[in-house]
Amino acid sequence: MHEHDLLKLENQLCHRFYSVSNAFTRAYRPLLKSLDITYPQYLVMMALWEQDNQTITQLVEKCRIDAGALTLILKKLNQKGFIEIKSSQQDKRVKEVVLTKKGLTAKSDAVNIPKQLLCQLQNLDADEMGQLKVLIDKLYCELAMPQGKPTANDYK
Amino acid sequence: MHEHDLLKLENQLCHRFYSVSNAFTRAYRPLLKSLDITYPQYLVMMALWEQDNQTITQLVEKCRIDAGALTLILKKLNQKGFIEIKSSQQDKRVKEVVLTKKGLTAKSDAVNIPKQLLCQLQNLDADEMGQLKVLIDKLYCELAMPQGKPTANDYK
DNA sequence: TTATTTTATTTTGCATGCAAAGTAATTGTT
DNA sequence: AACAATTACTTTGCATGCAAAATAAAATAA
Repeated sequence: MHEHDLLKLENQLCHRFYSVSNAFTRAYRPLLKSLDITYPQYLVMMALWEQDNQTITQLVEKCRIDAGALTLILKKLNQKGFIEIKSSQQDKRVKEVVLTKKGLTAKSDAVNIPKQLLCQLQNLDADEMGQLKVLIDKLYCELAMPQGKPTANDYK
Repeated sequence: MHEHDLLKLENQLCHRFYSVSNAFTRAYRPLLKSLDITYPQYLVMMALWEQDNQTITQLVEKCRIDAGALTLILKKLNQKGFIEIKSSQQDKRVKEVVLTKKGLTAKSDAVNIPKQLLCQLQNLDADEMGQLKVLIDKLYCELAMPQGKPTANDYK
């Protein structure tokens, strides 16, 4: 690849991720409307449905959401009645995030969301989807952790 | 895949894109520091280096940046002296974005940026990089355009 | 134990991303 | 020509994303 081409927009892997990531957020919006949550809020809910009662640090690692942003997101989810946030007794610095009954119930509505989105993606078969995941995970590893030391929370 | 697994975070393609896209933005920040621009601003500069004198509509399509956001981004790039924004004579609604001398000169500094980032990505070989691009473009097509009608500006 | 360092979370300031409303200019229609 | 519909941008209000500073509490060191 010529030096000149290195700066072309269509050769940038980063721009592809930028485009698709934003497109995903837009695509999810109508699907999340009935639950009245945003996409990042949905990420947190998924993390909690998978494992209830997590600390903020755990959610930061799992959701890969900035800690500062997460504070606000959790405040919103709390206001909407999906979660409770209580301070740990053992360690007063730590806060534990727990699903409310409403938050737990919402899961049964949410199971349809991934299905609906998959319907929009007939273009890629399961095999290609799998390849994509593997390649992206490889990419993330190096991009997010220059030392290459994976965390317990990284996808296997 | 069981219904229960559909909601697991590690099975979400969207979350991978979310993670990597944000990781890219963070990875670019130090590389863009000397130019004193942000990642979205860098996207606009790349579009202009590739083809100078574009309208805002053209930049929206090429950069895939929201028009509202782009207004602000262009204002910043203008303040920093990289671009000029002038109204078209033929059509007074249209604005033309043009590189200044400083903006044009910046390109020669910028050519090192993609190289530096690629150095961080030794994990993926050129072949895998290529596969990734193809798969992501396929994905974007369906995600952003449900009707599947590609625009002139979509990557071939 | 007191001082130092580390950890968990929040706050702050700035820069988008996005939908929707608002403007102004142009085109299409009758 | 006069009105309606479209187009190109900007503005607005809300929700992050991010780095860096600030807080508070726990773990360590001296």
